Amino acid sequence: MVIHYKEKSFFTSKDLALSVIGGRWKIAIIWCLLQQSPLRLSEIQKYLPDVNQRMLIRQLRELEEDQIITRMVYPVVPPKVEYQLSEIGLQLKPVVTSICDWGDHFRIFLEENANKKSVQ
Amino acid sequence: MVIHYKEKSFFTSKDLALSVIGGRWKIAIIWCLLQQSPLRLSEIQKYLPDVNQRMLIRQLRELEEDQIITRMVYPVVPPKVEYQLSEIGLQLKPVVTSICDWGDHFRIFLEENANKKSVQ
DNA sequence: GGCAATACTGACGTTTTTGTCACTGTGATT
DNA sequence: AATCACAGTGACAAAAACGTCAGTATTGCC
Repeated sequence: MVIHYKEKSFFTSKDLALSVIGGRWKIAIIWCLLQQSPLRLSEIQKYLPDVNQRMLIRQLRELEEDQIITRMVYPVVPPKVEYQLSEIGLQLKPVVTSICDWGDHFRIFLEENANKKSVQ
Repeated sequence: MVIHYKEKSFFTSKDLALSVIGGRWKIAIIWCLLQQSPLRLSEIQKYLPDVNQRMLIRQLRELEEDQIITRMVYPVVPPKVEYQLSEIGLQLKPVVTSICDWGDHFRIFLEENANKKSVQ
């Protein structure tokens, strides 16, 4: 996840992808914005209560720089900022979906394993 | 990527998945083993020349602990060890594929962007 | 005047992850 | 007796990621 594509010219597709979506909370953020869009910062925080605000904002900034999400600022008081997935960001849906699906399989796999052990 | 599922009882599917495949080189290793299997350590190193051996071994160990890959040791000299994806590991193929596909799209997206800028 | 709401930012420290270096063991080969 | 091949391990250092705390700005409300 470390080397960002802007600092390296040659990359395989997967490395390029991972340099953009590999951050600690990025898949989670993208997942939120696939559930509901647009979302305000405070709403994303409700979806992801484990992420502290500072961290969340950093990850949002990075996603914005990479043009995965867009950030709309409304000049009102109190401030209102809305985040949503860009076109290329929306195309990450199969990635998020396949990760969730595999997670489901893996959970079942772990449970079956646990059962086998307890039977022995 | 940080909190491993063994240290936390409740997890969404994606968090569970990411706790297992979120390591720096894990997707890359799984990608290798989807291309060719089984592979010896030295062969994986040829696929991934940027990863130092120590790091590679650590990531392999973690994948093995999580039962994503299997490790076969042949008691010969010089030693021979073969790695391959387990059944649940093989099921990660859609994840790797969708990441690669999106990376391709994103690369095209970046190139188009660059062209637009140079035309302006 | 003081406080609330929202969306931040800066400085700083901690933790995690990643990388480097030197080293191990064994049998065959030169 | 030295060297090679292969697959490691241990101790440590560096870098990156992550988290915490305090503070900013604006306007309206009590």
